[in-house]
Amino acid sequence: MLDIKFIRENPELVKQALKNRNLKLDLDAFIKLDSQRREILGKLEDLRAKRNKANDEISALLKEKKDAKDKIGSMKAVSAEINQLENELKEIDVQLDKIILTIPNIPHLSIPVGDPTQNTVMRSWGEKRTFNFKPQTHIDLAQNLDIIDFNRATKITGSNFILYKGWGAKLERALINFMLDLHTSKHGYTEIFPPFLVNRASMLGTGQLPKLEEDMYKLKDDDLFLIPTAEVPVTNIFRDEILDETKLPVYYTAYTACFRREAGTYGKDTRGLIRVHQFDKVEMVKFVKPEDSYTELEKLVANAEEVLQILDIPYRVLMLATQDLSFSAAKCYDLEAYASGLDKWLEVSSCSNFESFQARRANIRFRKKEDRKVDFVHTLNGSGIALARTMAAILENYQQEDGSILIPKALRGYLDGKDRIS
RNA sequence: GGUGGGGUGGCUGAGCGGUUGAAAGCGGCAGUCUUGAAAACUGUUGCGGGGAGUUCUCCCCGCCCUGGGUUCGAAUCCCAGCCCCACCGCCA
Repeated sequence: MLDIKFIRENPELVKQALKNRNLKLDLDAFIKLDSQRREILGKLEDLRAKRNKANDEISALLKEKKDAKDKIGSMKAVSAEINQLENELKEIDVQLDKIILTIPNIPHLSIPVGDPTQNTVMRSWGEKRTFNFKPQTHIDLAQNLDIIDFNRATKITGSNFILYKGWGAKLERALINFMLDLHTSKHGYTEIFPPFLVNRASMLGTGQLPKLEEDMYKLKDDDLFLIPTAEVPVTNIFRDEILDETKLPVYYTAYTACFRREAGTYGKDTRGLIRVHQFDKVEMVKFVKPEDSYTELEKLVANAEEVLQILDIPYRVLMLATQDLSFSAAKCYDLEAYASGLDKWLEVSSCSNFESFQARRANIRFRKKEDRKVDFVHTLNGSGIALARTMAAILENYQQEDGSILIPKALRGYLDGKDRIS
């Protein structure tokens, strides 16, 4: 969330940010409520100071065994008034909290303003492969090779779930291991294996709640949620903690399954691996000092790009425009892998800087070495990378005329040296 | 799931209705000593909000798991919830 003081002092800036995100929110009502709160709080604090002083006096009288009845009697009215003001304050606080949790982060000035058509291609890497036959989609390829069973996944669970089989399952596992190994051994990340279920506080901390509750799988009996991304459990590792500056930056990487209801997207990408309710992903999460977060973002994107480069999959990097930016992000790059069969760019990674937005919600701070003061860290995360769509890109880009799939060189070591699925 | 015990500052831990924001110890920071370090000694050391002032202090309010309640007054008493520990039961 944003700093309420910042909102108070820069209302026009916040309004402009909301407008750039194409969001309607009555900020003036919020600001008015906030000033009401401050007025009540002022009165309340004066009364409490009065009460505290009287308490000391009563205490002193009783100690000297003198009569304090009058004093005690006169404080009853003050206490009643305090009580009433406290109730008023509580009510306003509830309303303020409700609103501030729905105010998104302020987009960074460097990003384009507008709808997704304003997303900017920053760079492209690799050449689209040319075929002397008509390339198939990953759906046909996988079914013919019997490495993904879409129909039985639907039988077991429902539509848009995946059942990998045989070399399909092994290839998935190889990809996970390859990515984790790359990030831990070469990029300096520490591997984490977190819970796949998280509580409400964690979901609030990273900003999935309250806005996106309908997109989340939820366990009603326990008030737990299936994670939509490892970002949630991993960022919340340090919720309500104060880190030592010397420990920063912290780099974590984690494999998890990700669960998304994708409510309201029916009819879009309904076949294959493109939009599924459960997919695997290797995620990178960083906790950094505020002044470093934008250079850390560039490094994060580079780490994700390297996965695609080693797999030799053509991709492009997009800087998202204000209306395409997720709720908590200040700046975000998407990586899109090219899939030859579908002839489409597939989003396989999102790398974002949240600045202090998540840290403030999750109360993640650090103590500065110089003056021993505490401040919020900046958090970042990026997919490194998402598996299902990467699988689709591999199948489509590495397909051969006979329908077999060449295995990318970097993965062969994870697959008994096998070079082809046929 | 059952029974019992417990949640206090960075940590250990005392307090169990009235100068207690909280003893003591450890840790951290600064100083003395030392060529330097260690040891010893001395001092200092929570977070959030608001105000006066303006780079240095001062004042006020809140915070002893969370949320209610009792009371002139709650870390301390009562209720609910969450979490932790021990034992029993169940179990991959």
